[in-house]
Amino acid sequence: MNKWNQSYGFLFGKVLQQMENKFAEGLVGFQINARQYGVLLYIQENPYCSQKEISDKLQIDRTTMVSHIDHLENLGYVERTKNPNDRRSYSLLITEKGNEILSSRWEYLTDIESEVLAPLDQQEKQLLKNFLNKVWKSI
Amino acid sequence: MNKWNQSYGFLFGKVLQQMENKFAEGLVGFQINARQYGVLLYIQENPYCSQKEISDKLQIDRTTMVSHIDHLENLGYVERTKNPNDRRSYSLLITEKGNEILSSRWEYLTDIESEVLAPLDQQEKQLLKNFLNKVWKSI
DNA sequence: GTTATATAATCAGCTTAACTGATTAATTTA
DNA sequence: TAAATTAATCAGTTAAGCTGATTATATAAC
Repeated sequence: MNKWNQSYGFLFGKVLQQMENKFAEGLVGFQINARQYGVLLYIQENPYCSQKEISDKLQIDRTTMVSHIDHLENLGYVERTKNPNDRRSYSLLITEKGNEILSSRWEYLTDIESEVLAPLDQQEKQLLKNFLNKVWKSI
Repeated sequence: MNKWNQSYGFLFGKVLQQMENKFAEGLVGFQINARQYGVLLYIQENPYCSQKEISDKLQIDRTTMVSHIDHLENLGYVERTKNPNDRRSYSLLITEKGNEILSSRWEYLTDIESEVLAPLDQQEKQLLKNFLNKVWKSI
């Protein structure tokens, strides 16, 4: 047992890298990357949100968010309309096309996650998810 | 419970982001980043390794590795000598100065990891580490 | 109610890391 | 020995994060 295997950070990093690489393969053809999938998912679950809100919640830089939304809008996955209550911000909505992409790739995502986590049994996976959610809620 | 909290990938990503950001603060003044700390740790634990070996094991691009090692060498944390058995490759060794950085920052690293994982009790943290190691070994 | 401050989105410019493809030197295979 | 492979390197491209500035709008202070 060396220090590498003793650091949560390095272990998290390597497991995540596996998942991201595999997920990226499944997104080829949809012209978006894993981060943009995450943004799209956020918009689906939080309709009428602003770019600022996504930046804060997902901790993605505000200026990077501009290009993500530009890209998703150009592909027809997201609609920008001015928020009538605060015309500084946009009201973002997912389109029907965006919804289709999301559900089509959701199953793929859960498949590759199971693949990477294959060494864990069902109970261990459930525990892991609980742990991660506990930590995430505290952030 | 929404989809965000159902994806291991997104949860891993957010927890890792917290750890990396906090760890980065502690590395200011040592002129290296978290990845380079990882590389240095690998060299300490695998003396006489080559750049190729680190690239493969840590899954860091070979061309990026050149600049990481350049940087670590310039700072005097690592020594490059030609491997006498295969003069195409280098034999990398950590210096005394490199060893000092590693131990000085190791305690800091484990502290911030505990901070981020504070919502978990001791037993849960141990389980989490076991799970991660099981998965990492299978990669 | 006007002035000052704060905020959302955007743009330009910089930095870092990943990646591709090519080159050089050394090693291994045919 | 000739051909193929490999480790390290370099040049150039792409993507994401960051800083700082600008514009339009909203809120707070006086």
